[in-house]
Amino acid sequence: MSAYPEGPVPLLENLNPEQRAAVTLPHESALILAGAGSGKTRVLTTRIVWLIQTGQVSPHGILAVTFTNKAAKEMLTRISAMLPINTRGMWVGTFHGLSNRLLRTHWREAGLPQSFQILDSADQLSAIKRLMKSMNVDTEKYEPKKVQWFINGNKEAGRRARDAEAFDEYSMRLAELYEAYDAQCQREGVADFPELLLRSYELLYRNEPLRQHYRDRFKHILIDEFQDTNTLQYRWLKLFAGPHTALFAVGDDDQSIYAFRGADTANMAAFEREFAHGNVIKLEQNYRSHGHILTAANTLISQNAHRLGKNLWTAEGEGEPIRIFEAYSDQDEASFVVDEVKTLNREGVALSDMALLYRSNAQSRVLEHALFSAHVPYRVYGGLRFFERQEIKHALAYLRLLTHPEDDGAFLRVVNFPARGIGARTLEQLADHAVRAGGSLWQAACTGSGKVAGFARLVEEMKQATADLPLAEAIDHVIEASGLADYYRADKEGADRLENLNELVNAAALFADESEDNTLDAFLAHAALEAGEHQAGAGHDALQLMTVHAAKGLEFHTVFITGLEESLFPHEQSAHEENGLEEERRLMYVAITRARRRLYLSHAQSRMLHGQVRYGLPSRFLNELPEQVLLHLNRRAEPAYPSGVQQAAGHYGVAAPRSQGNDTGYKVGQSVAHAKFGTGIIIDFEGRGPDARVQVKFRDGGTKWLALAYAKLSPA
DNA sequence: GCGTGACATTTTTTT
DNA sequence: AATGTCACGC
Repeated sequence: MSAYPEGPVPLLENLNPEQRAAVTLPHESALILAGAGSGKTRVLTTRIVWLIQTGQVSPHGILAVTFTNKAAKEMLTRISAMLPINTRGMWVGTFHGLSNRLLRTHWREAGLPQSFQILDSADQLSAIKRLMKSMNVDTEKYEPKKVQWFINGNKEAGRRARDAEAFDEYSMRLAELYEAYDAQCQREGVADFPELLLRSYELLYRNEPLRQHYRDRFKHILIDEFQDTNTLQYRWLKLFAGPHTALFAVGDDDQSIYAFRGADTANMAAFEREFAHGNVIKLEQNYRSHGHILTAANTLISQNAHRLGKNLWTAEGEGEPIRIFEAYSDQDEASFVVDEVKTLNREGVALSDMALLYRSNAQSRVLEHALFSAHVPYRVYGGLRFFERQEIKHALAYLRLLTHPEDDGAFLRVVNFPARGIGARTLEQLADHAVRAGGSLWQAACTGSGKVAGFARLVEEMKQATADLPLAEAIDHVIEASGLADYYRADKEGADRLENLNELVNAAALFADESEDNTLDAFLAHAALEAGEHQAGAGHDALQLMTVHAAKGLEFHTVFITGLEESLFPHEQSAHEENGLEEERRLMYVAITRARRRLYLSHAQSRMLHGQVRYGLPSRFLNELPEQVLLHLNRRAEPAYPSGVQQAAGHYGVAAPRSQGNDTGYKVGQSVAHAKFGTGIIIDFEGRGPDARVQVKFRDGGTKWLALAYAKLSPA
């Protein structure tokens, strides 16, 4: 490493004291509690650059871990912008990407075939279904999804089948399935996502020389979004960390929103205890949002009991108040958003600098419809990713067969697609043959005759024909020769799919160009690990639509958080989960802190959900915000129904039309207050005159029938 | 073997 | 409302 400048390094000039302290920490482990908008990524990348620039470590000695490919890419881009040297020796990537890298290098020691394939979640689920079928397991009693959940949950906790907690008949059966599933994967030479981590963990755990090698190599390990680590990931990190490794963990416990898939904030406390030893730096200055927005976020999150504690502040002014809008219905809410977006856009806020957030994907439909009719360009994030599309998966399955014909999953996916007259019956027989011969379906097909053998010949031919072709051309050939292209050409709705297949060829060309390893295997791993940015739309100025989860890490001038109703946000499911409500509150915190300048919170009195009208109370989170930073855009007195039509509701507020009217002055959907039970919403009505009773769903969750003649209700 | 219609199901998501 | 899964009949 060349000489480095003495004295003040320009690199550090624009950092605040805490950021600078974090960046220039000596060679020891530390925990950085970085609040939303406090410059977390900047600190992380600047530290890497600083370490290298000051000659403390070579790129070779750095391991930086993120959760998403996007974050990894961003980090690399920023580093190379600051540092004119090549970053090749550095290990920067996702947990899964790095595990994959390790396993590809040491496949033999890890007990994997050199060309092992990666199963994504959907592949994994179908592998489980296939296994359960072959074992004659009742899928009513053991839902494949649950089995998958059990397997992954255990893997993510670092437990193999024999270590899985099994105490009753049911869980013991699950553990058996887990064991059989792992055996099947091993037989077929495939690894699911958690397997990548567990396998590389076990590899280093058992292989002392290898462990020593990596421990000596990595002087600095830096981890982004540490609050999202699960048990296995934390253990994985510990294995890489030798006595001379400094761990630099950056995270925000208040933004932990992935507990539902195993993330454990307890890792932060454990890390502080085991590594940081009190070496904790809090980044609390927020550079993103104006004061009122931060006040709202702080007040909200302070109502969580389980926190490490942190309070964001800003040097900016208070800014605008937070706008609250109560809509009659989801459609009303949507048209409100459309109007505001249009106005703001006219005033100069770029559409792409505005985000429309919701708790669950199903909510986007109404919003999209309204935006579409109003000709407001928008872009929806999430949904199906490129490499998850069926045509792409089909093409990839053919490609897998070329390098790894033992992959029964790939075989089954395309053996009869496009249709070749190979049905369930034939395949059952083939599976029988395979089991008896102790081989794969492919082997059985090769020794067989008829249509199945024809398929085997087809694959063989493709293999021959593509052997000497560059990656992209090989893929192009397979798409044609397999009959996929013809199939979609014949399908009148296949145009998009054809285009995607074309895109796949382009992606392969790009991959071959950029990557050092341009083999088909490498490309397949890439496809599984990086599901790919949902296509295009970039460059166009469009309103951003996404779930709150998807918004994490992003920021916008204006943010709309919609559907703030009880049971939607917080989601009703969260009530059944331990600490579920706190996670929902963190989710709300994340949503609020996305906004730089302007924040809208809206809720609707009625909403179409699962094809039925539901009535919801305003979210409790709205009540948890300090009134002085709020601006109520409206307080509507009359709820929205077609007049004269009564709506009855079930347990939760599902409406069914009823013909009778009433003369009491109360209506279904109306908010009312009760002296003892508090406020609630009328969800059903029966009887007339002195017998009239209403069913009220109260804020605390209870539902009661009340006789209007006795109960002292008042409109609220 | 394949296409059709009845039926259930419905959070959040990355890898 | 919309989507996927499954059983049934041709």
